[in-house]
Amino acid sequence: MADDFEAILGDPRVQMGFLIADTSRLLRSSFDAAMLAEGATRTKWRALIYILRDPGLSQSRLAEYLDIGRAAAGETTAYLVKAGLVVRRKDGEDNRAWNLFATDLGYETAPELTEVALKLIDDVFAGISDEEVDRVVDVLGKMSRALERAPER
Amino acid sequence: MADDFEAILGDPRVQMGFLIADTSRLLRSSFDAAMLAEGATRTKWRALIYILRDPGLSQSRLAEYLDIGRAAAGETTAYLVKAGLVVRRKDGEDNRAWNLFATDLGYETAPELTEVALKLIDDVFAGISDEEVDRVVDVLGKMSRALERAPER
DNA sequence: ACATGATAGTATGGCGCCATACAATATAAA
DNA sequence: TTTATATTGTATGGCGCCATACTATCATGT
Repeated sequence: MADDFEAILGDPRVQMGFLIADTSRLLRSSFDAAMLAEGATRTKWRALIYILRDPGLSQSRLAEYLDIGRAAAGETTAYLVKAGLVVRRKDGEDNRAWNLFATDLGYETAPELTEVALKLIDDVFAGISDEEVDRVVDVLGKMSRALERAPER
Repeated sequence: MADDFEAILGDPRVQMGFLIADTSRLLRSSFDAAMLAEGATRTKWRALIYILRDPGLSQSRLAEYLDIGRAAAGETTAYLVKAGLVVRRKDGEDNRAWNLFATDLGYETAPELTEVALKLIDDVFAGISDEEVDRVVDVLGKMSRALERAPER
């Protein structure tokens, strides 16, 4: 008989759920604002880094790394291509797939974006110890695994 | 000279940032999937609860509670109205504003949605102690405040 | 009394993600 | 070899949020 709505909103787990959503939104918009000058966003930076680290990877693999669907990875890739940071080349062995490579501009831009990202990270994580980071990663990891495990019901 | 991309991706703070985003997405989609049967979503449930707790509140106030902009709050309200869970009445003292009230259907539906939510929460937070929740809330709170404080640069 | 500025809400367009459905190709099984 | 199944990527439409620009109304200061 859940009619005490105050109690529900006051439940620390409920608050934590909302706080995760809020923090995620703030984090994304701050990153995007910081990277606006270079015309990028956090996701595009992240994708670019994966492509630099793992040249020639497919969009599906990129989707896995980014933890998003193939359609979304395709959109992100399309942006990077349009911005001249990445090129798609046909995979020689699998005619369905693209191989993704950074262009020279991509190689130049990535460190700049990373610098912006690291500055923001320093700001946001000021006053948060490494140990706290580890603990949060631990807890969020448990949650993510639980969420991925039980997608149904 | 940040050209060691492996190191960047391996930075625990960077990983934590991505993990927050991933967990947030998973959390939202799991909530929405669980509430699909009743045609609702997490945000709509959350909004409804605030309206039940604070009958007659304005959309701006709702936006504050939900930590979103007025436009988004207007969209959420419009959905709740269309679903017959909430009604808008003109504020007698301020002709610009609406007062939001739950309908009978809203009062009936909220506990059902809440039950679904609490079941999911029990699932997701199994194996996570109250103390861990407190610590994470603490850290995410610090991050959120830092992000809200320094919106620029 | 009136201009000036704040505030409530709406409209529009964008972003990043989702789910679903689809075409093309690859792989396994018969 | 043919057929069935799985996988890569694209297309489409939806969702929840954002920023910006706008109208209507309220509140304040002179």
